[in-house]
Amino acid sequence: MSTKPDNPERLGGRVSEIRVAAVQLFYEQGYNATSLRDIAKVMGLRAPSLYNHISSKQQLLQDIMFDNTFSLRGLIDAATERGGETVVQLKLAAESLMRYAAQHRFQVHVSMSELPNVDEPAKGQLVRLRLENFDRWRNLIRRGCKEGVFTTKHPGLSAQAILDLGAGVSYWYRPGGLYDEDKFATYYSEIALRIVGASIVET
Amino acid sequence: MSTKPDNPERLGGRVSEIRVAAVQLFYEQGYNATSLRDIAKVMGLRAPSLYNHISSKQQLLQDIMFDNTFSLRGLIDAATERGGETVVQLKLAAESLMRYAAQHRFQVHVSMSELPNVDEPAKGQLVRLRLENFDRWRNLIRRGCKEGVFTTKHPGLSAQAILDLGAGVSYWYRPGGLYDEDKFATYYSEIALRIVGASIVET
DNA sequence: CCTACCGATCGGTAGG
DNA sequence: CCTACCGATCGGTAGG
Repeated sequence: MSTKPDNPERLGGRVSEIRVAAVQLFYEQGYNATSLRDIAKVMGLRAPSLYNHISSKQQLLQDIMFDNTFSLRGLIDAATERGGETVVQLKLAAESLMRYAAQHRFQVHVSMSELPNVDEPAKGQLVRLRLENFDRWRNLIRRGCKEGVFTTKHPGLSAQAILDLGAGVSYWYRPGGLYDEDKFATYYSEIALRIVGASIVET
Repeated sequence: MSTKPDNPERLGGRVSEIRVAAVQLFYEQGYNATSLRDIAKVMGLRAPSLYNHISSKQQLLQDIMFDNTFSLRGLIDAATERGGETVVQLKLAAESLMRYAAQHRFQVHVSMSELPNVDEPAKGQLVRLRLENFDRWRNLIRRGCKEGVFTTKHPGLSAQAILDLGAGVSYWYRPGGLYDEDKFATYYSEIALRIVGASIVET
């Protein structure tokens, strides 16, 4: 078969639908306040029917969080692997982070706020993966500092600040709201460059 | 009597103890995942005994969130009411925000993440109060732009970014962690000045 | 401050 | 995919 249930890389249609419904409800109500009956109702089903597609509510949450964490890793990796000027790499990484946070705000928000509800050992793994992502951002900024194109004295705090902005976007962004995606993504990535003490570049 | 139960302005000792226990558990486990039995256990009591001091679990959450929202208002008001240069006002406001977010990270984090679990009409009131706080930050930045000391083209997005940083602090800060409070509060408030396009000042 | 208890709701299973 | 159901846990109350 070309698709495997519960495989994040290639989701069956039904599993994907459940995740879309779940992540929105988790975003709006929180994981614990969302019952499987709620999720089923959105899909026009009864709660027990969900178990034909998922193994548990907890696994559903974990799949969402791992997916999101690996996607965030992909963003920073994609921006650094293509080479070019370090300042351009950071600008592209920051802009793609902000756009991702806006487009996938449900997942990003849930990944931030529901970590306490993830069972071990998955919680520990997620914390480790998140730290690895943080390290990638910090290493990019450190590299710019060595090259003399960034002037910040605290690469770690700068990386943290940029990631804080991305998390913030997932909280307040609404499609059709006051700021459209192009506007704030451009401006927030400019802010990222200011944070590391780079001059603003045209890409 | 000089104290009234459930009055945020002057808490009885027992009520205060319950809130301290509750806010830490809400931070660690989430509101819905924290039972009144959990809170009571921390205090060496049984769950029904809590009702001698609080009216409901929901009211306990609302009290925590209103307290926090009014405290945040006090920070921005205190920084702007003392007058002086606008850039200094913003620096003081930002630094006090970052210190507050660190020192009261449980409350700040809970206030951000548990809003979906607040019943109406309190939820709507909190959203409105939060918007009013945001306006105070934006107005301060707009004033700096008019005076020509800030160069940002988007005062609203700049205000949002600074508040995002404060929220971020409440997520990752740990006492005794990699960055001590003086270090990151100083650096994060420098970042706030960079965000609005001000030069860094000595205070 | 306690014990005893209640109605509601939950995640999940049985069986088809 | 469904109905029927179960054990566990919850917030909160009664009564003292």
